[in-house]
Amino acid sequence: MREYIEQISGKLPDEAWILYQQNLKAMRSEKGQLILGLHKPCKTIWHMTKGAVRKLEMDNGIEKTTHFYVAPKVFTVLHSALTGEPSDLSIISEEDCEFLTLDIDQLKILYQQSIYIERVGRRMAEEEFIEEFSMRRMFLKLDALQRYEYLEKKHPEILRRFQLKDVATFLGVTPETLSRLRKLRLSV
Amino acid sequence: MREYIEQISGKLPDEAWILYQQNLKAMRSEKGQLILGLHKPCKTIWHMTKGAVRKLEMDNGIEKTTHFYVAPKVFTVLHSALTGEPSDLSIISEEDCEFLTLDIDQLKILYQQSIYIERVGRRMAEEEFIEEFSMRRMFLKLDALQRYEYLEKKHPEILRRFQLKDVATFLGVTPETLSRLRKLRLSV
DNA sequence: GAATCCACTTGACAAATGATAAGTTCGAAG
DNA sequence: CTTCGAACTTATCATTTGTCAAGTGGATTC
Repeated sequence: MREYIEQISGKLPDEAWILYQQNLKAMRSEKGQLILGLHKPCKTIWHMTKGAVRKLEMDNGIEKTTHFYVAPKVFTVLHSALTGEPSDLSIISEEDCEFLTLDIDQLKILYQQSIYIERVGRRMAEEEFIEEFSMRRMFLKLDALQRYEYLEKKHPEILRRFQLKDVATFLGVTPETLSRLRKLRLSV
Repeated sequence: MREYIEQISGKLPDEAWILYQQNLKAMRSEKGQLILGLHKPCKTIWHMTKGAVRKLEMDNGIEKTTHFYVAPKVFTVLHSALTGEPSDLSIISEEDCEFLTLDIDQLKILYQQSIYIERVGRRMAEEEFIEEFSMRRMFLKLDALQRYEYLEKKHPEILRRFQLKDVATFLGVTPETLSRLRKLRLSV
């Protein structure tokens, strides 16, 4: 996990890493298990060392997938974690997973104790922002088929590890439409 | 500008603000002027104190608006600023504007000198991430009419200060479609 | 191994959006 | 004042995508 974080933030002094690591707790989840339930405030940063999870929202009774995460990956529900408000997103294990968890309030203390940890937070937020923007650009520039092909090319592991119905809502189309697009692509 | 930044980052010690402020340079632009040209590396953080700008990308010869910014606002092209690569986005003045500019390389030095400035960077990145995600969710949940109504409700100033053709591409539809949606909405 | 469930696919039709072309309005330039 | 150009609108038709309904296949359970 240190290696993964340093890849984003740059090299950390041992002291900073030790301080950070002291506050991590091990946790597991089984496939199908809810990591964060709807309407619960998100108080945790998950450092996923094994497995895969999916973030989703409900829209008139229909699940819409907003994110796929595959280990190693650090994630949270930021707008809930920062404000303490109930999360409008849920997180579910799509495989058996292993995590190191970090409490949000603890992280805020760590930010005050180490400029290096503050930097980790900045660099992660920057990278997440860039990724979010890149996904929004998909919707501005590409039609449904092109979005699927883009996903297939850039994140082929998502197609291997998650269900197509969830890939469909992630791409902003119905599962029926995705099915038709895939057929169309094969015949060309 | 200090007040605007502190609203995001929390209160700054005077020393941190003075350090930051010393590196800002005043700049103006006229309506229609290009602030950042396509394919130029983005080396600047703009602190817009007056005016309004638009960020856009080209897609097969068609302009697609990705962001509207209205003063007071701090913005850059982050993926270019971080890597030094040419920007695939341009920025244009939609009104006469006034800025305080900050050089990216200088900012990186400031990050090392003050945990408070590092914190400003983190908090801004976090807020931008949340805003980006909120915009992507529009595309996952709402059809074109609902996206327009959402924009009208949440950011009415955008409809007042920018052109409808640019609002259209920002919403992911053609100007003709936006025109039809607006008519439809009036008749209801 | 039979029954069941759920993901995935397919088909037919409806609705939303795009593409093209033409008309209108308004402000800027001469 | 007149002309011009660009933004915006409107109309028509083509294409894409959604909706609803039914069918297929594979995995799980009893």
